[in-house]
Amino acid sequence: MTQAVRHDAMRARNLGVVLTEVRRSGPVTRAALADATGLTKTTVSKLVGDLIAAGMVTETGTLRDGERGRPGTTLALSGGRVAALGLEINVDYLSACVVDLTLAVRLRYTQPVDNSSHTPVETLSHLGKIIHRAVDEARAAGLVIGGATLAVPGPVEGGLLHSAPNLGWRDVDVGGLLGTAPSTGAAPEAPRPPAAAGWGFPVEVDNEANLAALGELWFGSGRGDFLHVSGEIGIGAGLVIGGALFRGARGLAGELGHVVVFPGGPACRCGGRGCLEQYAGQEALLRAAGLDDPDELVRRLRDGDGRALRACERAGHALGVALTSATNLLDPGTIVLGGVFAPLFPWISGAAAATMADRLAAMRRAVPELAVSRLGGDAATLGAAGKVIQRIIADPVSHLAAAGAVPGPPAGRSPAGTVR
Amino acid sequence: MTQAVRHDAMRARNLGVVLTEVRRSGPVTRAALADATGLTKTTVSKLVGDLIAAGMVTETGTLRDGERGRPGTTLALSGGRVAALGLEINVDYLSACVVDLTLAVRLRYTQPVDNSSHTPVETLSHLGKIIHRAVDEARAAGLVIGGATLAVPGPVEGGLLHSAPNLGWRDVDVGGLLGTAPSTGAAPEAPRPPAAAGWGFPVEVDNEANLAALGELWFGSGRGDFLHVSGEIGIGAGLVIGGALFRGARGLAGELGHVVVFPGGPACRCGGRGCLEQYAGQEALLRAAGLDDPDELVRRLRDGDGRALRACERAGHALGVALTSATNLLDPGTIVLGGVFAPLFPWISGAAAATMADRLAAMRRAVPELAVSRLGGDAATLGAAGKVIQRIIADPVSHLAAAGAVPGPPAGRSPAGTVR
DNA sequence: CATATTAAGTCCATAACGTGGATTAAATAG
DNA sequence: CTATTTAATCCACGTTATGGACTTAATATG
Repeated sequence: MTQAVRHDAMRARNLGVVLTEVRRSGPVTRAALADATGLTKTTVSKLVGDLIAAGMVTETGTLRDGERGRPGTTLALSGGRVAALGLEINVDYLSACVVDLTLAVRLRYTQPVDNSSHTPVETLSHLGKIIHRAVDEARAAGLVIGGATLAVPGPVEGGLLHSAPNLGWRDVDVGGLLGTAPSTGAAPEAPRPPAAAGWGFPVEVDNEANLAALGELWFGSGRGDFLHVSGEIGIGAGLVIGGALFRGARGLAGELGHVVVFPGGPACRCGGRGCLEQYAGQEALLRAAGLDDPDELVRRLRDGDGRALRACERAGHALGVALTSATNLLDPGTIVLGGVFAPLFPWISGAAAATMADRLAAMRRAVPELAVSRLGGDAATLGAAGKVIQRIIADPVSHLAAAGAVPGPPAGRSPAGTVR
Repeated sequence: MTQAVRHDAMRARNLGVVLTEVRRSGPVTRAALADATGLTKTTVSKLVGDLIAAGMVTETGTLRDGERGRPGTTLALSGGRVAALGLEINVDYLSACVVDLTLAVRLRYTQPVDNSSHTPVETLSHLGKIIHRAVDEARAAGLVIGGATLAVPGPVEGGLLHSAPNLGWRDVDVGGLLGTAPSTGAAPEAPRPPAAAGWGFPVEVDNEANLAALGELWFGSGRGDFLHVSGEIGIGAGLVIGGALFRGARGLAGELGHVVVFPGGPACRCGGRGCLEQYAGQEALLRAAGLDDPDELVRRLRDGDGRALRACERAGHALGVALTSATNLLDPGTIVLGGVFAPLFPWISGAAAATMADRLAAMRRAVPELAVSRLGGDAATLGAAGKVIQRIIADPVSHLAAAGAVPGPPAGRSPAGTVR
């Protein structure tokens, strides 16, 4: 239900609105903020004062724009205090990153581990150590972690990982094992992340493909509304519309890999036949090219190897068919190819785009453009951290409650109101 | 951008929250409303007072529940004053309905017209007359029309109908021709419907398939999150998630009819090949059955005609393949078959469900259930009216501004605050 | 039947927050 | 150097929700 608004909620909301606007329009003056938000200068000044006290905004200087009149002091997000932790468990590595409010990446770990040969408990305890180290280093740099998100390679609902075929995991309560209250993830309008359990900050768990899409949105080439295709061993996709992820009823939307390309095609591990994965998945691609190493495939393609080229062309065609269906159903603005498709883009995108153009042009004024992801394997980890930052900026109050009181300078005029 | 909240916005929001809760939980007491919304009894009383003054809520009696303590007076939506107009232009008819706040249908017209043989201007002027009559009759019944929505058979963006192949229309500014400021429709987060232009109330234009899905949500068998398939000459679909329509980037989502079922199949009018429409569209179905009247097809099916049965089975299979792709991409909770599929449900759903079960069961814990629409051709018209009601209930203030001041009884204690 | 108890709804003083006009500060224009 | 313009702050005020006291109307109890 949409919640009732009381005075504190009004204030919390307005703090979020101001902070969002500060991020959106770079360095701005208080006057410009008042203009953009519709609040009065007085109110903006008060809100900004609290945000500065909370270490989320700083004055960056005075705006010398040559106009007459007193110049304004510009405000920008401060990367100095609040940060977020992005985590990822994948088949062959664990990774973590710390990102500050400005989306600058402050720390970054990647540790190769064969997680498919470990139990969930082992892997999560390993991850726990990494979290500890990251939090310590962040603290040493003066940063306060406001929350974390963990990316896992499979569908998640309420902290529960249903299945991760590549890890061999099934029904793992990742949230619980990480030592946090089971947090949101797929729930569309989650009640509110639990205010810290074991770590002193809330931890969420979400699907890697979804987070990779968000990573592309905030750190990569995703602009506006787009579908991000993250081909790994399976093929997943995340749709971003209006800055938010589309998840479907149970958070299982975006399973592009099992869109039917050819109903009578080869059997798929999903029980169906002729799924996209059977034509454009990493395994299928390598088999068709007669190889077993993705890097080798790229080398062959560069060398103009006929069999490799044909394999990619065929995969691109299948991808185009699946993306035609996806475009008809999801109507993405653009389509970003990431994961294994990123390095193969030059050899796959042509056939895919041509197929889509043939099949879509007559019905729509614009066929979605194919773009290549600029992010490597980091997309999901970054997206995980970015998601936390996004929440903090949209609703600074509830997230700062979790991070504890503001450790501001004890002296000076006791600030009229610190962010509560 | 999420807007800043000022005092008036807070109040407006809370009025909407209270009204929404009144609808959600049937007859309720003020005390129960306070409980549910988190507002205090005092505040709820004030808000309810204004809603009663505005004619949107009435006291329905006292709650004699046998508990001790003073019994509460129950409140419910009042159908007596505020209403909405649902309109539809389709190939062979114009229709209109007036629905009150309680979603009771107060008036209903359907006028058979062959609109494909008329120009947009002619058709819209004809519709204008119908609107006038509906508004007059509504007024005679003491109702104030708070807004209207027009359903058209094609994709709409900002009042502009891109193409309606069955009408032979292309790029028609329906909103403009209806004599209103171009209103929203597909825009995801529309700024706000224009407060009345020619009619004294805002008029929106939207796609028939989308509105039919909403009709199913409010008037039919749509529960929770579902995909509504509205097969007419084309096949469209509308996805409802969390009570809201999913529209994609440009409002073109849900084109189920052009999902690829068989990439090498027969050419489709969309330029592609093997689209669902070529297997399960009304024309394809009738051709396969050797008939040209949908009603005749149903008769033959009832009589057990082999050719008709086989045609439906094949169409059901194709529908199952397309819905498999749709489920993987959209993750609907259930799937409601409407339009031409509703009468054919007994003969089509079996094959479709079986195909989906085969292809989806291994990956998900639950395959979306197939349900039949209980609404006839009225789904879109009703959904159109319901959409207006939905908006009014969520935000009573801005819609009542359009409908003019409340014509309450002039005597009595001048109400402290009428809804502004 | 009288009284206690309980819950609904209203009243009133208060607190929180944003508003709007006045004021001060700091720049450019002439 | 003065007028003008814009930024930011200050202060009195209006709006809205709060919370406790109060009134009302029912059931429970003796």
